[in-house]
Amino acid sequence: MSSGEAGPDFRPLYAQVQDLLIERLASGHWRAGDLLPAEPRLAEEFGVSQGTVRKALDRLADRNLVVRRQGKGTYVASYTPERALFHFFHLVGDDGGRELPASRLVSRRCGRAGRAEQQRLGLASGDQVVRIVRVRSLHACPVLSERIAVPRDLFPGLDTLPEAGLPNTLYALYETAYGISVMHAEERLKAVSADAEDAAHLGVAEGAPLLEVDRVALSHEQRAVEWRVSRCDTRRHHYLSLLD
Amino acid sequence: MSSGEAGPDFRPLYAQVQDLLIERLASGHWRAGDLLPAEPRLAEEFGVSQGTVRKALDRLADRNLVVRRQGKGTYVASYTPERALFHFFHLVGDDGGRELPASRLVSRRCGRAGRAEQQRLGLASGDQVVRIVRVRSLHACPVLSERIAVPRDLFPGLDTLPEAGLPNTLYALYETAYGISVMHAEERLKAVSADAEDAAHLGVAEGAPLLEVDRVALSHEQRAVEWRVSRCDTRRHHYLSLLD
DNA sequence: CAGTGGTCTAGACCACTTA
DNA sequence: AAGTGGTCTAGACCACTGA
Repeated sequence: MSSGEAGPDFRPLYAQVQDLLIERLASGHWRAGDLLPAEPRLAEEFGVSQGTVRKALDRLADRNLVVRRQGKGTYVASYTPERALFHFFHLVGDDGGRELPASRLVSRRCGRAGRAEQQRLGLASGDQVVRIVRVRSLHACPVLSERIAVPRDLFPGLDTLPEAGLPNTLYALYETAYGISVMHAEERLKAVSADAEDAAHLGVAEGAPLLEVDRVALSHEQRAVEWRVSRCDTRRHHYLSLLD
Repeated sequence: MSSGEAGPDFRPLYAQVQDLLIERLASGHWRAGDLLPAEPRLAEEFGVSQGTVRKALDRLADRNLVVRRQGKGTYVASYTPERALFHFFHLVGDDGGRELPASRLVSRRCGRAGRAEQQRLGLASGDQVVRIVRVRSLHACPVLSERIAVPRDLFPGLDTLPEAGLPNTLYALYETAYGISVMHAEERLKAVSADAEDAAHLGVAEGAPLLEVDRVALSHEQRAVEWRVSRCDTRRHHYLSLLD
């Protein structure tokens, strides 16, 4: 661990420690929910002071990669309903009510990735994907029509898993069954007209305006692990975006 | 400044310092762009160590309330085109191109706040608002139809300001002319059908799907200072939302 | 009780800016 | 050269947790 040089590629010690920790998180050396070594151990291992390790861990906590608990220790962040609801699900009732929607599976097949899937998921032509279509409801009212595509390589057996094994929050399954944690996502929103299938799924008229959310989910730092296009009936709900 | 008590309403010293600093920022004691006293001065004034002041300032910097410049000092954050573009303007070309749109003023009037305006801006019945309607273009193509309402009390003279004095980025005007800094915003997105006015402004068919962005802008911490509803043609653009 | 993270302090050295 | 924020260290004490 070096801190003295003033070269153009200088990184502070705490940033180097942070990088090493992220590497271990991404490589699966530690898995979701695991307890990390205590600060003094990490400090000793990396040959830096506890304060430097602390700063690195604090920054990881700010980015939701780890969770700190006083008196207990520092844990690898894991997928929680709370996080699902407030961080990854932005559709909110116009009355302000937040709720995770129930899911009904419509279809699940695998096939060769199309051009859009290759582009969004960073796949090569010929790579296989698993496609899932489902309809999600809030208060028993269908509001979301979702088309999901994931690389088959990353999720072996996902296409043959019994339907009962598909949870409402897929990201929890990705994490527990495949060790893949969704940490970030990029959403692109557009207004579109409902096609015949949307209309059937959501009980709206063909041509009705729908909010289309095109999301690419990313694992620790970069790898695209899921592409999801959701079409939302926003007559009684809205997408909430906070600019801080 | 007290740190010893372990009562239920205990706040760390750095948080108390942070609160005091925010108070001064919000009260106009320091204005946008001002240079804050150096860390040792603040430490002396508040009777805490420099490290504690540093932590408070670092957290304010994380929240974009101040800007730190090595060798120069700590400045009150001010509105910049960069911040406008990346923080407050989320409409992006489908090709990834980002650009601040040009504005064309359609109308500007003042009047008594309606129920929705009272609710969104926290006004009492009878309070006056200034209403602005404008159309905004990217690459000379109209894509945004905006209806803006602000409390007249907060912005005296805004309704009679010469039209040339209305800048493209209104928030810069709010800050420089009225000392009101927009720090946060809450946006609610829906898909709607273009009405006759939208169609005329944007050159789309009546009934075409538009993305409606309903934004309330907030000053230092809480006060609603502007309500803005934008209707966007998203055929060649999308609203970008990053979940980190 | 021992071990954990949370807070606060003090001091050293560095890099950057301005004069 | 002096002043600023940036980094790193060391040590003290606290609050919380679980055996």
